[in-house]
Amino acid sequence: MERNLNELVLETLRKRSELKQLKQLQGYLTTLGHAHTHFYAFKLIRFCVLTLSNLSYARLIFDHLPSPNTHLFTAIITAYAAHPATHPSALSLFRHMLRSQPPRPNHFIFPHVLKSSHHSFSVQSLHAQIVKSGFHHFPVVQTALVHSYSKLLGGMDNAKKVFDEMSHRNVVSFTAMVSGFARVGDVETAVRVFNEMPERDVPSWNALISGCTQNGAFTQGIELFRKMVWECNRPNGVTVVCALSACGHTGMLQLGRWIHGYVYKNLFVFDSFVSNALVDMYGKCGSLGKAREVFEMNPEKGLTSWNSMINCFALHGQSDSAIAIFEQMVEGRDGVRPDEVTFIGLLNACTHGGLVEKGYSYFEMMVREYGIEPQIEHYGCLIDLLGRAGRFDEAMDVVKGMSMKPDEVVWGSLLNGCKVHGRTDLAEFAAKKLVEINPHNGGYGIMLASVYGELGKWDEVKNVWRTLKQQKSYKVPGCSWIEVDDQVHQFYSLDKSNTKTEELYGVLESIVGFRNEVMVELYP
DNA sequence: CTAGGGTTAG
Repeated sequence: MERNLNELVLETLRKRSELKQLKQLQGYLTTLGHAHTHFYAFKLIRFCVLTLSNLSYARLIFDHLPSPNTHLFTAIITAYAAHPATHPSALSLFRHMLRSQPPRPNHFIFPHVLKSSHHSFSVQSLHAQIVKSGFHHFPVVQTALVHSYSKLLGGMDNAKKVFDEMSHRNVVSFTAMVSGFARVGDVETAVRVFNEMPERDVPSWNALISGCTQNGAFTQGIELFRKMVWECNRPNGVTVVCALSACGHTGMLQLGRWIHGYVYKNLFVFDSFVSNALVDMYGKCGSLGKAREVFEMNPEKGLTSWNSMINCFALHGQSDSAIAIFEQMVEGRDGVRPDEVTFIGLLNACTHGGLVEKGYSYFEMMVREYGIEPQIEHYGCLIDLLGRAGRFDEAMDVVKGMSMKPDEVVWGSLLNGCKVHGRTDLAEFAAKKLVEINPHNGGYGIMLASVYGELGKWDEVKNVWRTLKQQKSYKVPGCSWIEVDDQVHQFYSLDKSNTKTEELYGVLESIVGFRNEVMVELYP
């Protein structure tokens, strides 16, 4: 009888996949007096979570059990820990478990509960609980602790403490340390830990490479990617996404293309992350057509897919295409709801296309229709838009109406507009603000001095230059780069040290018919 | 039933 019932339950759960059948089975078990049998309850709960994705019904079954065991607690807590939205439930159920002992937690449960903890007090109290229950010698638990601490702000000291006390450090705990150091921007230490690792696998490489790209060390990220391939580690989707991001930021189209080929040949799942990263890479490297091609091929266009495509068009000043993509995005069969990034791209596109009214109306739409609180980035775009169009009264109204302190981009955009339209009075105001916000940026001082020059305020010009010299403030030189034959050539404004500079000036001269060094900065 | 890695933004 028992054996037959087991088979019946397993068979039903394997074949059916609806709540109705589950409830029938539940009723049948109740009539047999097995409603509270742990084995069946566990099977039903797992089925609810895994097949039906119905967490609340799983919890309902659980709540009716008079004395759930550790397994059953773990099943529900694992399910809660799988999604950030239900992390609080995982923690509160765990606290309930501690109060209602028995059952006692086992070591399997701690990684899940730790994963659900995002505050230092809960991680620390869990740590205490782990030590108290004697599970602090399990490598899995130690690793989870290292990871949890490393994700907390200022948690690296604790992470390191746990890590150093581990008797058997494995790849996973090393990787958690690498990503922890990378997260706080300490790429150097991340690299050191990585080099000390006794063995490395794909996720370890990914932790380091993503650490580089997230801290703006794109060239270093690329070098590591090359080394990884060289050492016969096969990059996966995650690696490729990071590497493509680095390609986009450095304009390495050749490598980007190579990666595209690698993806095509080696990665079975063409996931949306990879597709979006390809779109972004092609867009940033100037291959707009290729970007679009990849975008269209993506069968599951998500928010980021649309955003990336819009940004590509905005970057290239193709405002009409950017707007068309946006309209497709919101109107499509299963319309995607735009977010704040979408509108940054859209506003940018309008700015580069000179579409003032349209840009303004998109800003309004963002606030009114989508209830998105404008960020400083949006204000930056809007001021840029209005400034370029010479609509300074409105621009100043926007600045005054901002809920936050205007930043360098806001004043910089305004100053830019002023220069174009000869509004020297307002330019002085904006330049002063810039110097005030960031006195160490020599570029702002130079701009202020030039505005004073235009106004004929020669004493002020002298003052600004004196301050600049005293502070030893320097302007960061304008820089651009171009890739030729898989090699990136970098040019700084008025810098002659690049070996190709002479050649370049020659070509330039033959095109424009005269030698103009400023052109080097504009059209390398 | 366990632990590490991901794209877009002025």
